[in-house]
Amino acid sequence: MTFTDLNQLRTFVTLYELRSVTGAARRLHVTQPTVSYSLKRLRERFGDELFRREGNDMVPTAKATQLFGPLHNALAQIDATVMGSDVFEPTGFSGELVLGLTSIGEQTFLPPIMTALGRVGADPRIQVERLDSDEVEGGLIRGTIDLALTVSRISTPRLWRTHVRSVEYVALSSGSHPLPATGPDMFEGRRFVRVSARGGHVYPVQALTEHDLMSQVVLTMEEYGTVPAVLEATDLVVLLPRHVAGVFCGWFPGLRIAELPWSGQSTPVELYTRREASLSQAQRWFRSLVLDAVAADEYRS
Amino acid sequence: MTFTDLNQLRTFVTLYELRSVTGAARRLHVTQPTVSYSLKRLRERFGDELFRREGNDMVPTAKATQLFGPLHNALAQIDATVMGSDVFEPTGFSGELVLGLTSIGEQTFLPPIMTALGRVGADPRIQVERLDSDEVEGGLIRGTIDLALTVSRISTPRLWRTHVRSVEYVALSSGSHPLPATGPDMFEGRRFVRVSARGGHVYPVQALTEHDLMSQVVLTMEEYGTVPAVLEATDLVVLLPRHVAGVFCGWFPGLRIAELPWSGQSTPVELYTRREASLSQAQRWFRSLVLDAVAADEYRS
DNA sequence: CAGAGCCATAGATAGGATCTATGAGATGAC
DNA sequence: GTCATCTCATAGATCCTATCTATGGCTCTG
Repeated sequence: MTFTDLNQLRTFVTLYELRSVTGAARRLHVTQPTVSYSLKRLRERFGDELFRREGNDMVPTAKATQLFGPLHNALAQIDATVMGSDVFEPTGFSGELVLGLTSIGEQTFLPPIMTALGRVGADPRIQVERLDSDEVEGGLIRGTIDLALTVSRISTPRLWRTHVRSVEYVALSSGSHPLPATGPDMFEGRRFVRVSARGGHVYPVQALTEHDLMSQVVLTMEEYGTVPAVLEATDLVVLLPRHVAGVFCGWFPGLRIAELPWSGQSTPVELYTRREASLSQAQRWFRSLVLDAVAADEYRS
Repeated sequence: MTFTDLNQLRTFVTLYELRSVTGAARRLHVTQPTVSYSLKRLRERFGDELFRREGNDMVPTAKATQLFGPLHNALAQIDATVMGSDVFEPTGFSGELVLGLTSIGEQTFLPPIMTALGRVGADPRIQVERLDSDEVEGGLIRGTIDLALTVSRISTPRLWRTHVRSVEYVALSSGSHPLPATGPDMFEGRRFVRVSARGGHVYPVQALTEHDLMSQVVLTMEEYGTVPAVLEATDLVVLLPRHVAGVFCGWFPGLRIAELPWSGQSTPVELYTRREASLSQAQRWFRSLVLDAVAADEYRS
């Protein structure tokens, strides 16, 4: 019985700590089936079930409990030894990092990212590049962008990608012109703002089209940035991501969110960097910090 | 910097201990280029040369020295934890194991193997199957043979193979009819025993043919088994593997070994088992024990 | 009961570990 | 100085396993 893959041992330790395959997958930045497969291999190698499902809880067996301590310690020692040989110190870091965001990503993700940077005492020069989805891959590969957050799905083996969160859509309008209760006729007689799909949010345009509301569009804009101010002063309605609506309501307390009458469509937000082998210590650290900042529960309403 | 392959860490530790790529390859039962490649990957990951070649010595750098202690300890802890969960206990083992040997392999390898078994207090029922080279692969795959030692080269990915030792050839004759000093005419007027090449030892027949000595062959035998007794009683000469000659001289002190006048040709002895994934604990242990027993220095004269 | 969350499995794929083959450099004997 | 042997490095081919996407079954909650 020899082990060759350290990741399987890391999976075991993480599973033990979180009691959840899905949770372990999230922490390890892999998919759930990857953890499920690793668990299967671990079960074979140890000849023991290791974790027994009780409802949605993966309860460790006695054997798993026996194995956890020494394996956790050995892994910690390896990581400390290997990392210690080349550890990155964020405090006081003042290099430049380029973050690629859409306009709306700037408004919603940049504040928590900058807050997190302040918390660790790092002082990097963050350059934000405005993203159009066709430029993300090239920028990351060339190195002009260090990290990108986008709803556009880029399928390429050249990049490293992880899921950050999902985006649902809602309607937003002024409280002076509230929408009626959610239902099939809630938009009757209302006029719309339509925002370009260039930022990756395809669903609102698609919904307006599918539900014959395009004829009610009276304003077309490129970005969501000035939309809240327009809504507050008019009776217009816009369809947009829920977390963006939340931010706008913070800025303009007179705005009102309404649920859409159609079955929800969600869009994933994904974080991209170059592949692991090409990343500097600073980039890896930055990626970790951004992930923690934008996946925080405070963004789930 | 994350490590995923434990074998690379094992390679590092072994390299540090042995100061030799070839030595590490032998101990780890892989080929030398494998270790060379692993060292290259380790150099990249640590950003350090780790081992500097000084002649035929791989001298560790300060960084390698710094890394060795903790990594060695962590590896030992993992192995102890993982092995401890499923350790094979040879003492008292009484199951059956099938060992495939040629006739000459029985005479030269079986004694040290049985000695090693006795040393560890194991009492397996060893069944020795006489090998003809064309039957080795089938027997191993089918499971009728657990382990085979042979000079026949089997190139198949279905089997696991490791090099045990190399065989050189010498001449053997009675001390009552000693051969003259090694030289081109040492066999003038001498008669030969020719032994079949079925056991895999092709070189002696080939040498007799190439040097026009076949006309001097007066005795042809299938196996080497009774050759020493014949030599003691006659003036015949035989060409055979050096280690076999050593064993025969132990049995018949009146025999004399002579070097051959031609540049030496060596033949590898290889050990075969099924692939790792198909081996039982007992088979794996047996393989390790056999390797230790037959590769021991006492066989290098 | 329906929807969401959770885990397991099938099939495809890519990358890295490992091998064989080869060559360059170092060492030691003659 | 030459040659044989030993040692390490690299190229190219291959295979195996970790990882992914897709799918489905089970559990929990409102």
